[in-house]
Amino acid sequence: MARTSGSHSGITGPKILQEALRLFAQDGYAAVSMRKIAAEVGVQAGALYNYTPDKQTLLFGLMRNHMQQLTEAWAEQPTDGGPKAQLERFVRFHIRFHHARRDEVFIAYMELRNLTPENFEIIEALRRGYENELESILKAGVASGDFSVPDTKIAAMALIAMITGVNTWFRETGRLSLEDVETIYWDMARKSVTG
Amino acid sequence: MARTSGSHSGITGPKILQEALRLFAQDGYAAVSMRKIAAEVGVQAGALYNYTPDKQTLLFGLMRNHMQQLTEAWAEQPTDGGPKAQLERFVRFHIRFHHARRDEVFIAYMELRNLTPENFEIIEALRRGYENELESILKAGVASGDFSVPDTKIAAMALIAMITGVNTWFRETGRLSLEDVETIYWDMARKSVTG
DNA sequence: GTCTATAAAAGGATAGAC
DNA sequence: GTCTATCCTTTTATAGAC
Repeated sequence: MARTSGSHSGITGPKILQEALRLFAQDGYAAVSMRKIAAEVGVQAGALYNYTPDKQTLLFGLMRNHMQQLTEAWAEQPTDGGPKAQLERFVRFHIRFHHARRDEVFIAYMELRNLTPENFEIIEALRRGYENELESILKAGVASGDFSVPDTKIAAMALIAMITGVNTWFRETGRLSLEDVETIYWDMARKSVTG
Repeated sequence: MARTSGSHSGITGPKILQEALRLFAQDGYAAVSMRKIAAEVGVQAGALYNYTPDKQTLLFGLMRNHMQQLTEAWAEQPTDGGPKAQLERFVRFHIRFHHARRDEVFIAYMELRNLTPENFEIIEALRRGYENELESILKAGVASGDFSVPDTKIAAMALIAMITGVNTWFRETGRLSLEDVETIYWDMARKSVTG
């Protein structure tokens, strides 16, 4: 029988991150209490403070981890091929990665205003770094003549918004597979920056 | 000298809506207290309840007003021209209207989860109605041969996300005018659904 | 229509026992 | 590492005076 007090399962730390992530995504940072997180983890509220100095640090850690994993995962992608191949790779990578981390993506966008100014700057820098990866592809494509866009910065923002939007409507149970969706978005993205 | 108590300015109602809108957009619904709203309006918290039965109704009213004004403003736009002219009109209208109401747009997207289930359904129905307007244009364009898209529903979601994203980065003080931006987005949208 | 006062609940965070 | 107990603040909403 499970112990109901003084438990030392050794996985409380990860469980706190997991439940905080889920609850922040579901109800919003400001609407989630430390007591609620503790209840989902299966401990009392005071125990949370063995793992985080405060609620803000919990939020910031989740967002920083996500943005770092995003940029690292992209850095591990192949870099061969011309601008068109790279853009297709970016579109498919972005849609797959963001679909696999719906809660993290949601929080990283919705909870920016609940970060302290210092933490906000760190997250924003990571975000800009990722956006610059896409703009670099577009710039290379303009230079090579593969793409035709009047402003690579705006085109990058437009494409990022478009493909991130998949998360707002796509469901596994729908009539299309994620790969189908990737292909449709890649087709629209490609056409929007060519000819 | 202004009265500091028992004031009857006659504009408290509109001011409550105005300050609630601003604060909800700035800090988030859950993070804004009735006391804070009252302080910005210049009354005590209890006075707010002469104008709204509770905080939830205040949020819902702001979101419903926005969605209704959006759909009504689109309904007043001209309907002449072919699918391409209509799509250009939609893109430019959407960008202009959403830029003019940044706070309302932000709340209508960010605070959906803070609506009661009944209120959520009402707002979602209004949103779907607006999205269907765009999809109708795409369907007409496919039927006429002006557009080539494999799935009008997905194309509509992709285009809406793209053009709504303008609000996340555009600033009046930047190097481009809003009309410049409209033109760039219309160009990308047009190409993404043609040839 | 607004104020003051207050009820009743919930919040973040800490102290000390085990 | 976790619990219980608690401090102190803040919250939404209401009651009744003016």
